[in-house]
Amino acid sequence: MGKADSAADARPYHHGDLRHVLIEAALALVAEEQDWTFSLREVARRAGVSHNAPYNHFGGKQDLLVAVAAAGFESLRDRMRGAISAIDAADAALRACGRAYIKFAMQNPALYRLMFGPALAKTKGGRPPAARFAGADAKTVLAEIILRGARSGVFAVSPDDRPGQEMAVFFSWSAIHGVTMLLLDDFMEADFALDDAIKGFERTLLTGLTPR
Amino acid sequence: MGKADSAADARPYHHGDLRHVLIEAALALVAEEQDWTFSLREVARRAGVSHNAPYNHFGGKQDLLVAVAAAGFESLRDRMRGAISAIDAADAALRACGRAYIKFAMQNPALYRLMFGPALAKTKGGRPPAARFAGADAKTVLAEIILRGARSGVFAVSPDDRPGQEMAVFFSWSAIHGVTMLLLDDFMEADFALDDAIKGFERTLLTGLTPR
DNA sequence: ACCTGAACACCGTTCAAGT
DNA sequence: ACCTGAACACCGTTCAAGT
Repeated sequence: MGKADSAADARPYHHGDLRHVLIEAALALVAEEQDWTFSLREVARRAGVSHNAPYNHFGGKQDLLVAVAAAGFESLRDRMRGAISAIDAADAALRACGRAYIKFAMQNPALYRLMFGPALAKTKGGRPPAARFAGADAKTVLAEIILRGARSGVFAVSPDDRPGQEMAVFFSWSAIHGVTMLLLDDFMEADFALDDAIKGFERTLLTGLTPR
Repeated sequence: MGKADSAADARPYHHGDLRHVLIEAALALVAEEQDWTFSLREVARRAGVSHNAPYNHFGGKQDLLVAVAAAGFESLRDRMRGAISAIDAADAALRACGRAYIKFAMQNPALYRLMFGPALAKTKGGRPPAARFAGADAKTVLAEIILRGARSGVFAVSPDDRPGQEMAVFFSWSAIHGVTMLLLDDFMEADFALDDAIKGFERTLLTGLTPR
């Protein structure tokens, strides 16, 4: 971290990693303005490059936003993983994971909206946008928890029942995403505390999974 | 429907109902282009007015999009109501309502994304956007079903337990919205049929509500 | 391979008029 | 009260150069 002018330090006029810098700048703008109506030129300005430089790394503004959403999903996935890393019991892990998920969304509302908004929509060309792959990656964390619960007998689904697990993953994510969205949008009475919501959600979430 | 030139037919040069026409034009554009990146000028063009006319009815493009989202919520509410109008049993009504909800979203994916996207975000000024009121209105349909089920003893919540009902409404909507979003975004295996998803969702949805 | 500057068509929004 | 046309600053994207 000194001021040694090693080979690695010398930025060769067009610095190595603009793509990454642009995504970071866009992430910051989403957080600051709480929407994604900023211009591509503004992103370039923040990154300290000409307004055409982004076109060397992205097809256009939409493409950059998809990359931002993908970065969001990766960050979300890391939070989920971090939340469960020290937890053994599958039901406790699912609860912790859900809590981390909701927390992430509440801390980055606009980013979360972008992630599930236009960034996931099918591209006109046909092939699915990158954000969807990153989203599927986040989904994998849930799948692992479900599988663990199936193996340990904590959840009412067999370790061999792949479709049943897929179902469980699907409905777990549905419940978490649904609660998150409604919390984000303030669609509840004022006396409806966040903590109650999470507790109730956990009950709903586990009801269909735990054996009676 | 004749060609009589009655007083009602004569459009007085600046026709009566531009606000409504603009919303319809924008709705059509959302459906056609499956996003809301079209320009406000394009909407005006479709409506056959100058590109400034919209400013007599909306604060700007964002404001128009909020009105479009509000119209979407009203339409959704009508579909939900239509689906349950001839059904007595509360659990059957909840199922039918959920099915109509999902169907609406699948038929208008971009509109649904817009409704839960930036249109609901808190306005910078502070007061909540119109779309949120329309959304709360749609929520009322669910509240009525829950109350009916509570009264008839079909759901495991007391007719006097207002917070409990609010909870039930919240989690019903969460489940429906979550499933809808993930279906919309193709976040499931290819062999995961829509019908199975709906059946499973109904089970999840009712599990927490029906007495054991 | 990556970046720049000039250029083009288009957009959101404002304002002074029109009816 | 509602609509129009001109005007302004700004944007997305393209293209011919630069290094």
